[in-house]
Amino acid sequence: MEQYIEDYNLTKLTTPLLKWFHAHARSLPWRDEPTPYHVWVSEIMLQQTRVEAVKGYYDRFLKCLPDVKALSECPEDELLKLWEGLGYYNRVRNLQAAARQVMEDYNGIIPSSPKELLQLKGIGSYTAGAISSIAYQYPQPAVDGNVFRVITRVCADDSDISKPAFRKRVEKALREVIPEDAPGDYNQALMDLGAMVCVPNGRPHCEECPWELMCESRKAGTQLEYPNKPKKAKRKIEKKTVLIIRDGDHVLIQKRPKTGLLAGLYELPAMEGQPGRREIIEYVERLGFEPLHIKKVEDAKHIFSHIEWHMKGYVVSVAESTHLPKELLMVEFATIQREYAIPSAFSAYLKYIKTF
DNA sequence: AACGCGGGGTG
DNA sequence: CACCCAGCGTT
Repeated sequence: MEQYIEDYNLTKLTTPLLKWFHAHARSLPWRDEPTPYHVWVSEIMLQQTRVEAVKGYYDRFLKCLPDVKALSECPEDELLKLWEGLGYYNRVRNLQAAARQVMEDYNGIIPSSPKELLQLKGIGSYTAGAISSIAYQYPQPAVDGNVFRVITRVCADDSDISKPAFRKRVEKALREVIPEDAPGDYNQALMDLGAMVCVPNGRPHCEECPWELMCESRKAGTQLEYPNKPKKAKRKIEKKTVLIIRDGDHVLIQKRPKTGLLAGLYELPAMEGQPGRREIIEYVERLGFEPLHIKKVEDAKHIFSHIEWHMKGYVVSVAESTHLPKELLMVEFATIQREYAIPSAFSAYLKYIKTF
């Protein structure tokens, strides 16, 4: 049995893979017209994000920001609104920072070599490989989670895929066999095979796989043991109390800090822990409001990858205030919906803005 | 090398 | 519930 990628002859995989790809390639919006800008935007959206989730954002983003110049000039709040709900919001700030870099250093033309692409914010080894190979036919591997899964299974390589050294070994092995005349197809074929046949979550569909008879883990019946990835730490639980502070049809929102979780998005104000009504009222008064009425609403939970928010919720009706602190905004629901990016974590409570 | 960073689909 | 997803930047 093969054990390491270096012991496996990857050359024999290429022809069956490309033949399979030409018959079964997914039809995806960003494959219609794979310009460097289109590939770039799609690859950033696809980082740690499912294809199905990206489909709802890609066309709208390009329609609003059709080229590098438009992206480089877009106000941050509009940028975040276009990304609202997609997660990992630093991706879109880095994308814009990189667009400005491209305008300044490359006269608006996205560079083609992995080395230059790697200098741009938000572009790491995977994305550099994807852009250079798919948009520019540069013979560079693009190793993502799909490729790790497909390759470790076919070779029965039980190396820890979370180690950067293993990524480098996979890239080196693939660089030696990637077809010069179809590097983009080769990389996309590996990803499609991982997405459609050699799937995560559950058993792979080996009977449909072009590599069925060459796959070491298939021969051993050990497909589910790959890829070898250490388990993640348990999530931390944070208790908080979310306040829907409303006056008529306006509600209080505030901008989150520039760094950290959900940086730069807007949120409903919240208190640490689970204060009683007395403390909540005092808190609202300290914000500069006159509370008229307080009503408890349902609990909510939101799960991030590393944190869980366990939330209590209160609707606090307040008197119309003439002046409020600078960092606080009293906004109509329709305006929030149109202009302010609010993370999904608050979705359980946003409905009280509209219907109450 | 370890950790922070979203949100949702799936078994 | 746990796991994972077209990863990257920071420390």
